[in-house]
Amino acid sequence: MKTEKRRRLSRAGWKVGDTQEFLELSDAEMALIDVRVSLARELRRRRRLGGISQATLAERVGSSQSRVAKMEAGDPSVSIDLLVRTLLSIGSSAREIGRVIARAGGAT
Amino acid sequence: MKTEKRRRLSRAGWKVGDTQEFLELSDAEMALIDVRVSLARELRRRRRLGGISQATLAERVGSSQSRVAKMEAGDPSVSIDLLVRTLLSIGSSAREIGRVIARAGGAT
DNA sequence: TGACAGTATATCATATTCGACATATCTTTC
DNA sequence: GAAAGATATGTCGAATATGATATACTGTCA
Repeated sequence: MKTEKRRRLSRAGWKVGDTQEFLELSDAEMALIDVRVSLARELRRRRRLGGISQATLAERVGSSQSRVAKMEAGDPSVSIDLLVRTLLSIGSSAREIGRVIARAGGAT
Repeated sequence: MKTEKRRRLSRAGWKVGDTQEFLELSDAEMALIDVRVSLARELRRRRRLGGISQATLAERVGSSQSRVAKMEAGDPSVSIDLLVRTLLSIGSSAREIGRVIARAGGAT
């Protein structure tokens, strides 16, 4: 349930033996991560569908390969803004993006 | 249609006699604004539903009255991130937020 | 009218995010 | 298993977003 998921999420990126038992994440913070991750997945899906590399996509949207990699990884340094902007600029519609977000945190 | 909407949008904030005829906005840029605006509207709607002031909301989510005002105004200095974060922290679900975004640019 | 609560706008120091670059780690394909 | 192409990770200066503060505007009520 909630707690279990929280644990899984926070474990990623934390070495055993750390001072904190696990990251304290509010429901809102978790939901935000879910949103970011679902957009990240959608971006990767879209890119692969087009059969292009991260570098090509980066060039196409005016960014760099490393940033695209981070976008698709749902890296914390990537804002939802950037994800949405990127998706829109490769042809996704607000409608599609909305649907993706609406499903965030849902089925794997 | 598209061009007309573009004209309306860009006119806001431009004085007559400017060098540019009108701001050049790509479809993606327009869609991004639509998303921002729809989230802004949703925030205001939610806040009013709760019958609280911008100041109270600000305090509740750890921000300032002025920033809340800008959020609700869809000010360019406000990121989609902040809007989503704020909505989530006042109890909106990803599902609801997704729906709002999916409808962006739709009916007035 | 004037006081008052709410909202808008401007500005600023700080914090976060960005593209870029370098470099490391996969993945194929031969 | 070397070479090549793709993807991941770390860092940095510049750009942008943020909360805070000050102040102006807008009702509304007495």
